[in-house]
Amino acid sequence: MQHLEGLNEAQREAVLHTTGPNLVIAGAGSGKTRVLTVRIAHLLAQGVDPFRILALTFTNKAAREMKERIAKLLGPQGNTEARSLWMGTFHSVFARILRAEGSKLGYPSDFTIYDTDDSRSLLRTIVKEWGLDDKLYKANLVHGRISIAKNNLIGPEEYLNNVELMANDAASGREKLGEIYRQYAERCFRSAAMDFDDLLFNTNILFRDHPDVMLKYQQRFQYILVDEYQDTNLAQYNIVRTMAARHENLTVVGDDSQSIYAFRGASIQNILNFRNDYPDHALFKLEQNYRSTKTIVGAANSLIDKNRDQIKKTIWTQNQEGDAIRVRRSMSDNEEGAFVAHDIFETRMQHQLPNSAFAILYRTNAQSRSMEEALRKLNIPYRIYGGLSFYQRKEVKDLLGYFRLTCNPRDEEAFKRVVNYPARGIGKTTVDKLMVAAGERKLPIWDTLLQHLHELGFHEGTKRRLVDFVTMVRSFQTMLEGQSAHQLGEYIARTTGLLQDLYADRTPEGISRYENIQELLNGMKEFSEGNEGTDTPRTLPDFLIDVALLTDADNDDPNDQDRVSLMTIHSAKGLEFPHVYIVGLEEDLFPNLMAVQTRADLEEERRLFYVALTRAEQRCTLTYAVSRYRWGNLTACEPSRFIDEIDPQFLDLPTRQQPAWDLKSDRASLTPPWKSRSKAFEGPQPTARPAPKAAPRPAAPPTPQPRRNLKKIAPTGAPAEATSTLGGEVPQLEEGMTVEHERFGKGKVVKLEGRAPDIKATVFFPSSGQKQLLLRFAKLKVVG
DNA sequence: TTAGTTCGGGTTTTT
DNA sequence: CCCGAACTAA
Repeated sequence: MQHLEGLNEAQREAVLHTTGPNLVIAGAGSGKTRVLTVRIAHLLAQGVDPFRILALTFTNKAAREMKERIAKLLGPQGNTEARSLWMGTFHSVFARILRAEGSKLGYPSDFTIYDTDDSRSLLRTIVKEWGLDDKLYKANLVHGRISIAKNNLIGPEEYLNNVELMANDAASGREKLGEIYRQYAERCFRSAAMDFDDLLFNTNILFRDHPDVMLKYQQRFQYILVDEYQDTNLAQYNIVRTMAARHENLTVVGDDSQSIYAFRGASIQNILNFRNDYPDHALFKLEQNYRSTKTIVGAANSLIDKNRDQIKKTIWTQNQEGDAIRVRRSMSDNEEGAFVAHDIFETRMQHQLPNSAFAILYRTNAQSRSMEEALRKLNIPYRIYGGLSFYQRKEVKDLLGYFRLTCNPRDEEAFKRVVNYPARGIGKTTVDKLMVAAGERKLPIWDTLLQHLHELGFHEGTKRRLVDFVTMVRSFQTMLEGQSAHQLGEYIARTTGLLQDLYADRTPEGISRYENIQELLNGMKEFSEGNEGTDTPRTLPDFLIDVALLTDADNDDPNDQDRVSLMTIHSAKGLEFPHVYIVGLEEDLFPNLMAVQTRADLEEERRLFYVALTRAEQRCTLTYAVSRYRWGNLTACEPSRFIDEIDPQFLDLPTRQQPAWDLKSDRASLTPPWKSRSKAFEGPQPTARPAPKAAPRPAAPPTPQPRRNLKKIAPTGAPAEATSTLGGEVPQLEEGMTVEHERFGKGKVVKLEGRAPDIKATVFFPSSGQKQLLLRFAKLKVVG
């Protein structure tokens, strides 16, 4: 068995013990991924059908990489085998199952997946419709409550019947939360939409209410593997338990010290209780670290030792001692960025390292800005993971909105987003009326429109515009079959006028938005052709399934890898880098202010810091700033308590007399002499984000051109609708007349200009000063 | 209906 | 400070 070579004793045992329930406690850097991949390859080599193996990973990227590694281990025909594996995140795997089985729960197979924005927007709508206080029922908070409920398998009815929850809500003055939850669930269902949490929640419902379906998957998945088991929540735990009940060949891998997702309902108890759940389990402990230096491992051990809730284990390494962990102080967040950027620059030169050898990790996304600026100044290419992802950008979501509406016309969030973009005269009033009518009939807006348009008392013009919109979307629907995702996508972008609308905006931001849409379409082209082995290209619904659960990290361009990585510590989980900078080590930031209330919270923050430290292979640097900009103003900061919690023998602390970084002197000396300051901004700028390929743009700032509004330039007399009805009512005015305005009261006409129907009057009102009024709109009465 | 301006709130972490 | 929502004028 050649792929077993190079595994240590514990790893080899964990690979070879193929049957029964297995718990693998895998310390940071202990070769966990290796064990998982070799284990799966080993199963396949033994002749297990890849269709009968289910592997649940934490990110799509992890799944993809594991598949590649497995394929390599297997040799020539490995590719096909690896591709047939069921491997992905909980969300993507069960979304797939719900596509196939959702009809049993009343969902079409093309159901939409609502992202967090969609969920919040729907909640805001409900709160507003019910006339509730939106300060009390903040979308964020309400969504959080609903999310926790779903992750704990509490549906709306259970919520309303739960005395404790209801009392809790009442105590905080939010007694309507349960009702909102119920309404939210109804509205999602009516829109044929599931939110992220529904993907897990509804899978549980599916298995609970349809034993035949449950049995099918129980029998199908002979081997189940779960990575990052310490970060599963109850909904996930229950699915795993159910699915594994038949064969009980369940292997879970995790590390309690790296549990960092309690805030989204993950329970460390799942891994701690595995022993009770499966009394005849086998236990494997991977304690040898292959990743980091003795210094880093020692420092991390000394830190995590401060936590009370943990499984005792001894992580050790045979690697060399390595450099001490540097702690560096800066005067401000910008200076901190400058230090890190210059330090990367120097280290890179000294050791001839690629940019990809460096990572900057922070607690919150907002911290990326000062780092970005500093890196840009030194022309160091970087890549930000997380934050506002490509798919969350407005223009991208707009186009995706059309795609969603085409595939699932009941999707109300998509409808509201695109019905009047680009502007087509269907405004808020019309949409509000539609929503009320739909609510009364308990129908999706789309169905209301199809069945009851003529009963709703709209003007002819409005009706016509609505019919035009519906006709357009329906024409897209007829093209769903037979057209590839890319073909239809491009057609939609053009036909709706979205592409032209963006193209017309020649401001730098406008150009970038246009490029993003092009990038999205390019991505779709690749996607459409990606259906290897068959002639049929993949379609728009296929694309939407993928897109909803993609994250930034899944977007790596393999030809563009040599960049410094910037990300939150949460997104760094599972990754490793030779040189790691952990920035912003300040009280209230890390540990975060929101997470110092209870011991459990603080311990999670400490585990987070543990995760950060153990990402480093060679050298780790900790930085903090004495002051930092927080929404606009400078605030003073104290060094994080976490620095003191590391055994000082592993640290290289700043000397008190001399600040580690003197901005004025060092900045000049460290700027590479062969690059004059003025040229530093030229050449291809590093792309901040992956997707939009920042095509090298001319260095000169593009002259902002005045935005042209074509309607206003249109020849006179063209738009007849408004003028013909209002034209007769425009009073005949002359300069010097006294007029009355419904808001401003009486005033005197100073000046008249333009010709009908666009006469503009300048009127002086004693109460509110001089105003310019278009007679077409302003209702003026002649007084004298 | 819509464009432009003011106002208020947001930064914890993510599928 | 920067964004979207709400408000206001046209």
